[in-house]
Amino acid sequence: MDTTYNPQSLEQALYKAWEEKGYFKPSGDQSLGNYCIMIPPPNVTGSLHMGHAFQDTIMDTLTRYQRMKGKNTLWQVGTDHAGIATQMLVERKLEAEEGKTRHDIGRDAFMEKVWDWKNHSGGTITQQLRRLGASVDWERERFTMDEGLSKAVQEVFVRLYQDDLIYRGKRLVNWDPKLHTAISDLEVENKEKNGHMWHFRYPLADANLTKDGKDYLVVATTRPETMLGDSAVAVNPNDERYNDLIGKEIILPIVNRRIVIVGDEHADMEKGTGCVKITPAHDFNDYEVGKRHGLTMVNIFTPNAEVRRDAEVINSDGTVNNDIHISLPEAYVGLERFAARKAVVAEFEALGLLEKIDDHSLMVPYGDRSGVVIEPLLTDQWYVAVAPMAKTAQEAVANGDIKFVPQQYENMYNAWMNDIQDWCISRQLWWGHRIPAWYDESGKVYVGRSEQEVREQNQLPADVVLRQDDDVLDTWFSSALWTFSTLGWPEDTDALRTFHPTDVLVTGFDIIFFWVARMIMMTMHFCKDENGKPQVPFKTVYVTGLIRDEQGNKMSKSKGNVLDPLDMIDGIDLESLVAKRCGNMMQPQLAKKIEKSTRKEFADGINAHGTDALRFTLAAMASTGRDINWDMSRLEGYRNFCNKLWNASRYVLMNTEEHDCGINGGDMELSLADRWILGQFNQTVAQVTESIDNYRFDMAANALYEFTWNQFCDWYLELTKPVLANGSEAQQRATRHTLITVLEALLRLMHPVMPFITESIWDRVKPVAGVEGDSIMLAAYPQFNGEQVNEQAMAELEWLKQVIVAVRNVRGELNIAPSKPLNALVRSINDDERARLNANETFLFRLANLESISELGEGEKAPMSATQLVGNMELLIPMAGLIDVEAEVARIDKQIEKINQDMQRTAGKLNNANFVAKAPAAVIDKERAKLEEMQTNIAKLNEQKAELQSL
RNA sequence: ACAACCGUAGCUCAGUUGGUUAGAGCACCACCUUGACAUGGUGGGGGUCGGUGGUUCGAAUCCACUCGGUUGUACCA
Repeated sequence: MDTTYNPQSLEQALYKAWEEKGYFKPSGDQSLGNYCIMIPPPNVTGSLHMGHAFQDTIMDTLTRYQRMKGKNTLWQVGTDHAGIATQMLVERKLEAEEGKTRHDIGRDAFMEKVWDWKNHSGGTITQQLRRLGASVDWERERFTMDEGLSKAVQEVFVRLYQDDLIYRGKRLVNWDPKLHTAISDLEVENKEKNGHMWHFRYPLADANLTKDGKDYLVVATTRPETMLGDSAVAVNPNDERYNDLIGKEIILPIVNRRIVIVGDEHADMEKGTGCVKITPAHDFNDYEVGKRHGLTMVNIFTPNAEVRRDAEVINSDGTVNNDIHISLPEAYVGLERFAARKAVVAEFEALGLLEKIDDHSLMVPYGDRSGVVIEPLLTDQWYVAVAPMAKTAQEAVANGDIKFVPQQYENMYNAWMNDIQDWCISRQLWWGHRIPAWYDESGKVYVGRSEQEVREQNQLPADVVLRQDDDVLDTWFSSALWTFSTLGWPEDTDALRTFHPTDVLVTGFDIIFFWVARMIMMTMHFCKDENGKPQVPFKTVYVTGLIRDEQGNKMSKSKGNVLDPLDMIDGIDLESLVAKRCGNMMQPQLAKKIEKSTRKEFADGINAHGTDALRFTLAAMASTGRDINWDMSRLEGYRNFCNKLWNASRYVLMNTEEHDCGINGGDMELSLADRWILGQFNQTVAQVTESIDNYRFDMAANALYEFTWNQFCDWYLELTKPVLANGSEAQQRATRHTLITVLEALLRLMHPVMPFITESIWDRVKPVAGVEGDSIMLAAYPQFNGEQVNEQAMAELEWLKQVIVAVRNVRGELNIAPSKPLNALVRSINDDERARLNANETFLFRLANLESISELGEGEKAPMSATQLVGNMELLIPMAGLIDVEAEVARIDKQIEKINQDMQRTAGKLNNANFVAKAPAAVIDKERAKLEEMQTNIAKLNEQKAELQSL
């Protein structure tokens, strides 16, 4: 083995071998149960970011853990088609390379381009997943647009339509005027902007006056241009100022249309003038008001968000109204929103109807991909009526069939489910699942699995022309079917019966609504067990936090603070990192700043740390329910940890390979250290197992780290040295046996978190330990063995450690070279302690570098010494000739001071009558014993001080 | 505005049902190239647990209030 751990030289070859040998596939042995995790499908043409690395590490750890525990284990892999993101990217590429839009080349040619792109860059993220060590079953890899999943999508759509759970209608949606599609709330980013509040006078019709004698009402708006589409003005029915005007009319300026004054609670008497203009076609609140009052909706914008020539008039039930004709003033036709705004304000001013303009800060919705302001627009869309499905889905969480970890996310889930809105599933894109609906020439819609089926079921002769809906389905629609569609639904497959419901979903809280909740609803609607009970998609939802940068900022390309997990695995030099962060930016003007901060933060680039170190870091930081501020120094530390494990293994192998380790018998005499480390190891097994079972990967990682470094390496390996150097044959054999078997089991214990280094070392270790097996991946996970936990041995060795530390402490504080052997004296020692000292002299001599330990008789005067207490025992290091009396007195004073402080606290407790009366006896006894010990210790130290000063 | 979460060492974070002297990693100081490892070893310094009040014999832990941060939802005529 190399003297330093070099992850690059081993990881990729190991992964390749695992994959080739089919170790990631389910074993097929169901005797110990099945276990399945579905990967949240990443964008097929995307690349891996820290969030993926984090979640994938957790999923792989769980998968490897369960596989080693003997379950028939499947980690199902796949990707989604990321409709908008992918289509936009290909459109940009087309524009850059050929100067054409998708409309220039047409739907079929464009789709070909998208598939080309998918085939070209579709392998990136799956290759990156391999670099992380993900033990997914590649043979079952799925893609939301593959044949089977497309079939599932179509089947679900048709069945939901037949169940009256899908309908088509004209509704107000978040419209992206640049991308020309509806987008979900998730894709809308609300930003705080400084704007204005315009106050307009709306003249009352028919010579009506307000109570205070005005012939107009004043409405305020942040979007003046929408007044072209106003349908009403609302006042609160309880508002004495205006309620007599309810039912009266207003002459809408500029367009000179009569609109009605309605009474509605939406109008807040306290706010503004109390009068609100109502534009149901361009505002979500107004839309609701409009529905309540049966107002017509006046859509004034084209899909580009430019003013139409003729407004589209729609009844409050969503049907088109052909009776009313509203044309918009010529001057406004074709103006985009913000130009129209200026013009409207100018005209109000000219008309003398502009009351005032106030500065006003407001939240403005932006499309997160297009960057343009979202326009609420009335468009024909397909919807899923989710309410009936939501009930079942909520029950599943309420009755514990589905558990959230951490539990608090159940609140978030319930909050959303309680106020659930119908789901707009159509998108005006080309890349995605085309909606299986056809229209005849009259516009009548038919839904079916194919045009042929539609014709057959509706007895439509061949001469009836049918046209398929142009729109595609929201990507989340196919994602919602992920757990069962990937397993072969709608066929009744073995995979479905074996792995569904799946065990755990690992995902981020940000998509609980958009994905998790919808998955639960869809799955429970379509998947039932034998007795008809709806199946949940997964039993547990493990919700991860976000990975942020060191300052706690979200990682984003525009901030230039994105860390690529592969750069942390392989390392990257500064220039490449700068180029990567500043290249291909949406906002090139930010590049300078990003370059500067990158050069400052990563002056030497990023070192290579290897996959295992990255995974261990992610696991160690995965405490539940909170975001993670990424800490590069933690990564460094855990890379060092890998190196530590590597070198400890070298030591073990050096002392066991080619030696008799007692694997095939032979006398063995276990040392105290051997018995102690076996106990320590088993306690660690218990901790790690419990932690993983409770999704506390941070605690599991800590337990592994603590055991490996602070116990196994720092103490146990050192304690084996005197045995291996001077022990009897039986003692050496026992120690070698312990060394190799503990290391072997430790590797298995660590493997789910750090797959590569453990496999690599295990390969060398297993023959020495007499273990069979092709791969550590397939070896059994260690189990807690209580018989190996010897409490007495453990207590004795802990005491021994204290003695050793005491001597080292004297050396450190009195500046005595570690290389200088010392003689130790002890006194006030009991029989147990005496026996322990005698039995473990070799350990003490070696680890504390002592030449001798002798006992000072009762009343015997000690030579000039440094003193340290170990429990009741006084440890004296004679310092003739070397000692600096003053320094040693100061040391003793420091110890006395320390004890004194604690003693006062304890004495205070015991002097408190309430404490003595009410606290449990055990606690009181403990405090008493403590006080007593501290008192005698202080006495001893004082005595020693006096002795020292008298010499 | 409401809700959830968070506030513990210089930094990043543990601390499960209240009970010895509140822990880890990194950083820091001193010493040590000892034959597994300088990506190391040994020893050490460093926190009145955001604040106030309460419950309790006892509070980082439970309760109330309060300040600060993050996220979500709502509002924003």
